[in-house]
Amino acid sequence: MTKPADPESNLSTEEKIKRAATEVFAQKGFAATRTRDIAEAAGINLALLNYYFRSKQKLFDGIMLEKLQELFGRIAPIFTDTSTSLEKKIETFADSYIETLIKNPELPLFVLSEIRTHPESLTQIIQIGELFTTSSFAQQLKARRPEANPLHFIMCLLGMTVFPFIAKPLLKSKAAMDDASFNILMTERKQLIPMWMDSILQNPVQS
Amino acid sequence: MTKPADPESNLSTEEKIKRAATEVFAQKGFAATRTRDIAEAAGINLALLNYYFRSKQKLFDGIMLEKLQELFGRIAPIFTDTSTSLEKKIETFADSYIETLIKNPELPLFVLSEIRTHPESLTQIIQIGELFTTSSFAQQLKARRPEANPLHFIMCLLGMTVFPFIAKPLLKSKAAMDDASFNILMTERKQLIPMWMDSILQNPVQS
DNA sequence: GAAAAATTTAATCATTTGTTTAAATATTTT
DNA sequence: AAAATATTTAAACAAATGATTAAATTTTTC
Repeated sequence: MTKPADPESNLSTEEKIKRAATEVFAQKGFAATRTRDIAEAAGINLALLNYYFRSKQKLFDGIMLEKLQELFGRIAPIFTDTSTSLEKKIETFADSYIETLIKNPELPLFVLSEIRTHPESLTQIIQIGELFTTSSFAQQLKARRPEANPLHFIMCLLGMTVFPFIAKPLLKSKAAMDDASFNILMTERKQLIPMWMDSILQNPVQS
Repeated sequence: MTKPADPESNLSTEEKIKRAATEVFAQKGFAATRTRDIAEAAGINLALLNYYFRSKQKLFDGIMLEKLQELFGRIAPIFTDTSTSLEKKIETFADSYIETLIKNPELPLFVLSEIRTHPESLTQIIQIGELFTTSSFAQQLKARRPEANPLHFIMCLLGMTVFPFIAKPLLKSKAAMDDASFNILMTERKQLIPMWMDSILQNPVQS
């Protein structure tokens, strides 16, 4: 006779709070989340939140830092690697990033929403702008297509990869799309996006 | 002797509140916006907000409806027009949509953020899923590339067009990008995106 | 120009919400 | 097992916040 085994109940109180907070923050955002929502979702007494994390803001800051790492930490090593080709970088990025986003589909919208509200404090932490202009990836793009700003192609790659996860709620209206078929589509894109990027990068402007 | 002429001061109180609210809501989101923020930004007494709009929620609902119209109302006529070619639709969309977004860069992130928090009520209003599966545009994509889900190409088009505006805050970190050069880049994309979409749609899978 | 209606203001209310407190309970140390 | 420490709980606090009220002022109507 195995127990129903709620996997959450074994966790430490601190971990229960953090996981519940991560979920509620991601769904509602910082401002719309009440500490009581978190306490209820975690199944703990309200005061324990402050006992373990001091304040709602400090709890959020820790979680946001982890999320920034999940969302941007993966890009930097790929884009700055000087030993890989342009094509290989695109391939690795699409594969690894879509895998991350399938496991964490609410990540981009959550992070970008909060950046909108705290532009200074958060954009300073991540310093992602550098990657877009001076990384090995940017240099390779510039070498391949000297006439265009490399940012154009980076935006194509990121847009094709990330945008579907941001727009996911739109697709789920009506019976248009369920989670399973969405994930199948996204998995297909792991191979499709590198091919599309090749097409975009190879075809010079025909004017 | 001409007056300093604050253009806002001539507006009706109702209009002043609505414009201030639109700005503050777009920047901070519904939950993080206090009615006092709006009153201050509008330069009016707090009670006037409720006098003209009954509640913060009703004020927000009206504004959100307008924003949904701005963001999605433009897509439908283009995608459903049976008299235009696939290429023409893409061209028209990129041109018209980028124009809209340059004038209203915070629109996509604002709308998508709020949809995340109210998935049911808002996705029902817009019914955008239909456009992606049954519109003339979707049919033309299916005819051109029968082996792939048309959604793939729609996500490419939307991703390449909309994503830069969602990721704009990331670019503005450090001195990487200012508003003027961002807008120049986006204007370039009006022509580039149709070319890129052609490349993507013409090149069949080479396996 | 007086009466009526609409608008604006200052003050206040009731609730929500993040946080704290002090007591109770559980765990660890000696 | 007693003492010390850590954790948990219920209750309460203080500030913030959406909304209302009643009086004052302005505008419109007759």
